[in-house]
Amino acid sequence: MPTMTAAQQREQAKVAYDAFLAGCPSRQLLDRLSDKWVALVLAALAEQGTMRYSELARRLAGVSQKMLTQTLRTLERDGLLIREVTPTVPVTVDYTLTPLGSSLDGVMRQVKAWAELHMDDVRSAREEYDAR
Amino acid sequence: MPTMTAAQQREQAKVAYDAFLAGCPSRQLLDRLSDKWVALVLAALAEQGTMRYSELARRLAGVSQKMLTQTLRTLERDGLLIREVTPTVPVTVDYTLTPLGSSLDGVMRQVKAWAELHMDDVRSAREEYDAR
DNA sequence: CCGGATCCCGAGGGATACTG
DNA sequence: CAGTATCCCTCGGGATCCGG
Repeated sequence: MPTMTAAQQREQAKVAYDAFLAGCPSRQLLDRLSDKWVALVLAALAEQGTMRYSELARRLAGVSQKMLTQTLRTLERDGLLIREVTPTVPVTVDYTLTPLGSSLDGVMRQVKAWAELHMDDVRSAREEYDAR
Repeated sequence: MPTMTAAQQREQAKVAYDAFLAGCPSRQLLDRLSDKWVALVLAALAEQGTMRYSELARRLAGVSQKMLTQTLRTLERDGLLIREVTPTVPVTVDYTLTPLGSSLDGVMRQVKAWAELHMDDVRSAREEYDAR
């Protein structure tokens, strides 16, 4: 005998992933998206369409090789971008967003835009707080 | 003699903050927003209106006291929430979003929602990647 | 008991050198 | 050019203790 009504089961399916729960995969995914470099990599690729490794390194001022490579690998694994190696000499590696990556960029770009837009508000809030 | 035309100066002012630049304050702000717990604190407070410290601790499964306190302090300093202490016994501490905090929640909530919505896509991308 | 400060270890991540 | 490998050290963050 079922312990849930059909309506309850539907509701259950709808909230199958809940980032508030520690064990939920979406919590881990949210953590990954909260990485320092993810928003910037996505924004850069969305801007340019396709970029080479060295172009990305130049655009993301201050990123280390290790972090850039690590971020790109993770994003590739998660299906957010495509990594394409062309065996020229020297070798060429191009990165391009997938549709899934573009959709994520749509939301991450807003976070980046928010930071740039409201920087002055935050700045004055800090001054007020520190002066207390 | 000026090194920029008036048009160039106007353009400069328009993009006063650019998160791609390492030294730019908005880069640091973006880094702060990319913190593990920020999105969840904002989402919880937006949901409930006002929450006590212990309520937040319960809602954000898995957060340590230290990280929760640290996150709340930073968000308060940045003008995103209000911390109100009521000298009952034992003491009560309430947290509420400011309008600025609510506006940030609007975008961060979408990131959280994206993670929950596309979890299955990411999951299957990972399986495919790992099988290669 | 609630909210927060302190201690301390291990992973995260930068700098450098090396390779296909 | 686009990485990998190594060293090394900071600091994120969990465990623990403290004030009221």
